Amino acid sequence: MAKEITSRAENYSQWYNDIVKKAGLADNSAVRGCMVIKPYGYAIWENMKDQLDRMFKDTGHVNAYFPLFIPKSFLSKEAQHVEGFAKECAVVTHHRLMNDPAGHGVIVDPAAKLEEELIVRPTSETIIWHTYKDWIQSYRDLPLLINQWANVVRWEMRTRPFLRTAEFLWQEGHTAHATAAEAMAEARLIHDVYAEFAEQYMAMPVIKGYKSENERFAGADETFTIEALMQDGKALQAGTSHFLGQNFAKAFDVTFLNDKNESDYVWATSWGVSTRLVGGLIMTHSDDDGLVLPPRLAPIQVVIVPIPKPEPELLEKAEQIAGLLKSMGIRVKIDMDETKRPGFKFAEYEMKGIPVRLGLGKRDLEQNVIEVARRDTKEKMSVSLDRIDSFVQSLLSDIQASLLQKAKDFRTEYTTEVENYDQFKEVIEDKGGFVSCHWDGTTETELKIKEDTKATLRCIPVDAVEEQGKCIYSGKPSNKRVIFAKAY
RNA sequence: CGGGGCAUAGCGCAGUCCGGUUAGCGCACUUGGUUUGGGACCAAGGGGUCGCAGGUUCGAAUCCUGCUGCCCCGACCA
Repeated sequence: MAKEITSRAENYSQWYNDIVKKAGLADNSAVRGCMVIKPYGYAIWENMKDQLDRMFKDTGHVNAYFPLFIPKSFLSKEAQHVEGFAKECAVVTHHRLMNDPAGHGVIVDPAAKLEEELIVRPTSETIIWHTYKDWIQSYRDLPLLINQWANVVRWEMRTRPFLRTAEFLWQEGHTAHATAAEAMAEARLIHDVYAEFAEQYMAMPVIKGYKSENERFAGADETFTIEALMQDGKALQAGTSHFLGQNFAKAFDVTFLNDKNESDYVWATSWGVSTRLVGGLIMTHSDDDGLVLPPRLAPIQVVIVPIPKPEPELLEKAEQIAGLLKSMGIRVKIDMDETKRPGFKFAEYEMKGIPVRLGLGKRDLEQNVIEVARRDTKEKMSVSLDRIDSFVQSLLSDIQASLLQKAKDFRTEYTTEVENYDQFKEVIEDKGGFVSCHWDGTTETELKIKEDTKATLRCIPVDAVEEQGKCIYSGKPSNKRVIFAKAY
């Protein structure tokens, strides 16, 4: 089969594309900029989705579903918002096709033009706030804590599987609150949920921060972000949570009566993570042999390969081991395919990033042992069958922890504090990674740096320590460090 | 939207410069057999409007014109 993948050193983006394709995560589709998410890739997303959904519900949220289409007029009600998304919207103009009179298949029926064009949602704030107006009258209706799992479309010029596609899957939470403080607390709560998910489930360390005015979501007063660092030294915005103030409430006239019978506009948040997380997962852990998955999100955590081939005796043993592991909640697959040899299977499962492989060999079995191979380190161990269940269970949590630690170490190594602009440019250019430095707080400086170096202001860390310093660009005083990087 | 490349079997490619039998190779696929502790081997098969539309020619995958799609690199973005 010879499914070799390009090495990271040779061509990082080709390496990424090879993994997506050869691990069976996604295919290019017939539609430009859109991908087909294949079952294995979708299974990873489902695991992410299931966990996030639990976390949202544990924090009091419920799911609902709003329409794919948004009347064009809605989008223009919030000035910042429309400005942010106008350039990348798909628009529905007609509702019918007809046979081409010239005989070339079908054409759009010119008589079926819509009176008001519909926008395919790039995000749902507008349609949701239009709806919330009817749902909210009193402070007793608040808070409204709703999430939806949906697809959205942003007509991107350049796309990459999972990282940036024209259509993507995500969740978007939209909440309404009686006070600014409560809405802000909600935005921060979700920010915490995202960070916990990234670290504890994806084993992807993130910097929690807030965005500069320039990088803020279109229509938000504050945007919280989790920023991850990929192996090529580029930053990935992995999730955002926005405090929307009263902007959408004012745009859509959503008011409520408080307990003093006074009318006020509602305070809002919105927050989302998308299938982009799958891209982040790939680029955080994988190596030149293929995908590496953290056990908590791996669709298959353990694969059992009979050696040299499936035989009744081996299968019986495999079923027995699989039964033990499954009873502990471990996701196990037994590979009974007789047409492929063990070596082929080993390579294949390494490509697919399955955390633990059990090589159930005839000769090993005679000695009551089994070969255990871990994907992340490639280490192989011979383990007694008597304690295989507990061994595998603790190995899975070791792998999960080890992946996180390794990613943290990488981030530490590629986070550089700089004190002046020359150092800044040198690090951005040669080393990459996060650059921690002083900034004068102005959009002007931020844009100049971006223009000069292609590095963007990723975030102002929430836990930044107070420290007097000078802006690397303007020399003006600054009281905390911020994070710059080249980003996806 | 700029710059570069590519389009031939499911995938990867050769053939195109210099037109000429029946369009070929590797992988994959089907069947049979032999194998089997790190990507097995042998044999026999199936699979193609050579991206699309015109044109030149006795004859076009090959030459000419136009179109379309995709990939890579840049500017915009989760």
